[in-house]
Amino acid sequence: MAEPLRSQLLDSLLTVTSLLQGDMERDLAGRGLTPARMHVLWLLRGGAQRTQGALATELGVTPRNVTGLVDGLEATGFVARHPHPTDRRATVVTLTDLGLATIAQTEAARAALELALVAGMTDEQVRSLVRGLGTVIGTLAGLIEDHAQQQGGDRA
Amino acid sequence: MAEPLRSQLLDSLLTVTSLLQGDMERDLAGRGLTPARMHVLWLLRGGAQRTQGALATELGVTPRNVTGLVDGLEATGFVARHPHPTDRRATVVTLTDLGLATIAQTEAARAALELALVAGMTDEQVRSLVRGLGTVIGTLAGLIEDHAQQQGGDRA
DNA sequence: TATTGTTATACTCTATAACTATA
DNA sequence: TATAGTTATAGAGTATAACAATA
Repeated sequence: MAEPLRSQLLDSLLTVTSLLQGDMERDLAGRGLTPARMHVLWLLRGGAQRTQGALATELGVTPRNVTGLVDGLEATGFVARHPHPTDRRATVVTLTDLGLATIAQTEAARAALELALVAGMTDEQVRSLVRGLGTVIGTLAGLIEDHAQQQGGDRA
Repeated sequence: MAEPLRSQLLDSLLTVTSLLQGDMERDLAGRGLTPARMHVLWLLRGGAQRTQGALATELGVTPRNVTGLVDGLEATGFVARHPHPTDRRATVVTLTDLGLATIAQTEAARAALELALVAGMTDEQVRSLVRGLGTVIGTLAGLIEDHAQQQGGDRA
């Protein structure tokens, strides 16, 4: 494998990562949201209800952290807290109308981005690109798995 | 363009983004570094010298922020502050031996990742993937440019 | 008068630990 | 005794504003 070609692949992947992320974060900032808070909204889309504990598990974050995220989203009007119907310890979180509308806009923006991305490519080019990315994803997942096993072995 | 194929492209890109970023951040955490601090080290690699003001410009961050990043890196031994030879207002930042060694490890890890990524692909497959990513990068850059112009128009 | 880097202040995301109310 | 969510505390990244030293 020629050296320049090899390093070009990772460079391209990192560039896409940076551009995609920057674009999405700019979009969020325009709506008064942060990535972490949008993640909460995303889990509640379609009128889903979650306890804060469930949100903590799905976000992979501590319950204390969810308190802060929901505090912020409640203060800015995106979500509402409700008492749990049977468990008086638990708090149920749902989207407000503003939250529902915001998620709808985000999904529309994502659909528009999907359209724009493939606009200059043929079906076959897109298929080839998706195939190639699938290979990359498999390789990355394997590497991460290996790292996790090594760390598990270190601890054992 | 078939709908599933279209959404599969963005899904794949987002998956790669998430995996790449997670892998690199885990790598940094293992060395007692954060992404923002590694970015500083990266700008100083190869023995480069920068004033804090130059770092602020290159990082796209406020000077106050650089004070905090350099404070942290200095306390953990990765960089050192020196007086500027001619401008007594300015502070020059350089890597310590630990900083140099850390960057060397990071570059080695990146080279290993490049090798692993292409291990299962032929040259032609890699070339095709890089071509496809190039198209995506062009499209994303165009979109971001458009957004920036719209915002400029909004302000004007 | 302009620039360099600092202190002061504030907001967000994250974590651990201790605690209250409830199960 | 265990669980849900809170307060208390802490560290990191980011920002603006005011300020001292220097150019």
